[in-house]
Amino acid sequence: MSTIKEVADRAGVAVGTVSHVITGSVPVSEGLRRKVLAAIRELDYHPNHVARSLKTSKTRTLGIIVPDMTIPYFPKVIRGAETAARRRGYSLIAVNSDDDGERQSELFSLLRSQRVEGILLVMAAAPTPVNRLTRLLEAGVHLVCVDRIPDRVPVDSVSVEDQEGAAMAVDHLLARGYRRIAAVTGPQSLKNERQRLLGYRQALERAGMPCDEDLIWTGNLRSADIAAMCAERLANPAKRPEAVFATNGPTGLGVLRALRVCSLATPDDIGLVSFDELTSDDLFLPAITTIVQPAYEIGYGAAEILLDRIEGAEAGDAPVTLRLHATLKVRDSSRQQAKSA
Amino acid sequence: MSTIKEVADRAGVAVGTVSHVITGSVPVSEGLRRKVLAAIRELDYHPNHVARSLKTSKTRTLGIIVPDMTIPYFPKVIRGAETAARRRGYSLIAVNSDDDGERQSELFSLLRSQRVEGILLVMAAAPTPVNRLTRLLEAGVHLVCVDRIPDRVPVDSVSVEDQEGAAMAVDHLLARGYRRIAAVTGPQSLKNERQRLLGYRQALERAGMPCDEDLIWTGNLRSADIAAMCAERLANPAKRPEAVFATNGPTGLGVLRALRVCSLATPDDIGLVSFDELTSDDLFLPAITTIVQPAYEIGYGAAEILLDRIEGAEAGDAPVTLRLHATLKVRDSSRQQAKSA
DNA sequence: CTGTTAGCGCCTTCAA
DNA sequence: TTGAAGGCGCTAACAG
Repeated sequence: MSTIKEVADRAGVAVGTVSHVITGSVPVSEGLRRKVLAAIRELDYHPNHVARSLKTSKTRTLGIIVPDMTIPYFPKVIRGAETAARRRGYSLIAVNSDDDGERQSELFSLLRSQRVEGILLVMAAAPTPVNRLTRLLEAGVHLVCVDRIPDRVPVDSVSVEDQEGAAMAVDHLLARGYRRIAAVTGPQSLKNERQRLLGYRQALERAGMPCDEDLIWTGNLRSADIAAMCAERLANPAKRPEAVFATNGPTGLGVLRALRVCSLATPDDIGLVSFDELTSDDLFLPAITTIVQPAYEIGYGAAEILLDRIEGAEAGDAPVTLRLHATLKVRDSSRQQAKSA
Repeated sequence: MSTIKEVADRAGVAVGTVSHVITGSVPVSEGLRRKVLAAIRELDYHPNHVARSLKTSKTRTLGIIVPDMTIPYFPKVIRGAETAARRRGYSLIAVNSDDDGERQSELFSLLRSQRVEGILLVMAAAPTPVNRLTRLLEAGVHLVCVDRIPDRVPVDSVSVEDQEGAAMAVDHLLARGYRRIAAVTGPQSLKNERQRLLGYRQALERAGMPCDEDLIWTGNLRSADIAAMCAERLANPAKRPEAVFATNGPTGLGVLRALRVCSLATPDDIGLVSFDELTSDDLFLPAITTIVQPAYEIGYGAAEILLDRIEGAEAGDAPVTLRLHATLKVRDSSRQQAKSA
């Protein structure tokens, strides 16, 4: 891999000159410019980003930590962030924490060693000690939390309006005449899960319905476990709810599987709405009503905020908080036959 | 962010000593060792990977270019590669080409500038000029092609047994009594698509069936376009095939949507098998019979081969070719009612 | 074992 | 407008 010096020699100029044409920071006469460009092409020269980073102490690289990019929501977020980063000349390194706190710490270390200039974080479900985050912030790491936002930590954050979205889902089910609505939710250590559950309660309350605590089923975000839990609870027709609201994608998938296991069909046997789309464009049959998150925009917005911080470098500002609206996509699974009132 | 020198000062030793305890390359007395470790902790020191890379000219970083990590197959590949890389102390940078040749070239430049030590490539569907690849190889870039393998370029590659998998799908449909079987395929510029189509032909031939060229529908990998094309061709009941074989995931999704549009149900109205799983665990109802690729293993294997190359550094070897078997997962969409013979 | 030092490739003053 | 030179933080000899 050729160096700037080789390019300079070949073009018959000094390395400084080559650097000038590459960065464009200093004007260079057209003649030399062309010679340099020619030399670059002939040598297939690729500026050494490593050396440049060391010199400038700017890597122009961002990191993003997600629980598992195998879950459809996250690649969309990542692509949004990637696009925003690229538009401003940054690259993005995406890594997976597997919802493991330990692993997440390692990733922080890794990214800091790589000298990424900022980190987008979707926290691991395993409770992240607050002080780990504050310590990072104090160390001057630029950080934007995405989707899962910590409590009591003054940090920039981007997510969907969780409570509003959840309430929208439940309002919809109620409007369709479903009464006993179960909420299948994730770990309550996650703020967004709490918010979504809050939305559920709010909707019930607004409708003047009591909230049956036995219909709040807390899961662990793993589809297989959710499925097992729900299959058990849905088995008994007497206690079975009329509809289910799943507060996130993996959970929705788990519920769906449980319905299959119990041979329950939506919307006739039971209604179903899930937060988060279950597959790209819903092709399930019956199609599942979902709360659709603007995942790409969330990633894009988070990266923008992060880059503004990095380039603005005002450390002291109040945290920026971006909340995007989710939309209700009504499909088959909540189309209850009009019951005779 | 503190430097090695600050650590050395705080520990009261020379920078060399600190370096020795970090890399473990040279023994250090227990006493100093502890002092150094303490200083590292107190300063929250993170070795500057950038400086190290410059010095050693080893970044311990791999790159992977995929068309679009929003397609479920790719995140699995990436995670496999990421895991293999991590086990050997490497990081992975994943980027998206959007099947755009231009963009792919930029990404090569970017990754080379970042001095990744090797690249895993899922080629863009837009035909990649062969000489671009050979030029890379000649420049000494370590490269392993994944999933989509170029013709006539002696490069390491990992993929599934495309032809075999496709034949398996069609054999299965034939065994189930389906006769007129359409193949919906991707761009024939892609070798894997050609191979899969070959498998289709092979299965028909083995069964002594003629291959009706009008039943080979070539698409562009975009679900929406595939759906439109298929909806049109499936509209006429007279010419409608008895079953459809989709040669890849996005195409399978497109076919599925077309079936919905035409109100055709599997398996009664029409049979369906798709190469590649359509969603994590198939939850469609009726569930879709698929050829399941070992995506994670493909990524893992590819990274291993790449790392062997990098660390072995034997440039001259013959290309390594790893082909993994796909498996047929029989579900509902191909369960034709036994027809009266 | 420990300390010292020369670059890795590049960018950025600074002088010419 | 061009060229020369210092140094970013680290590792790998080498010398002590």
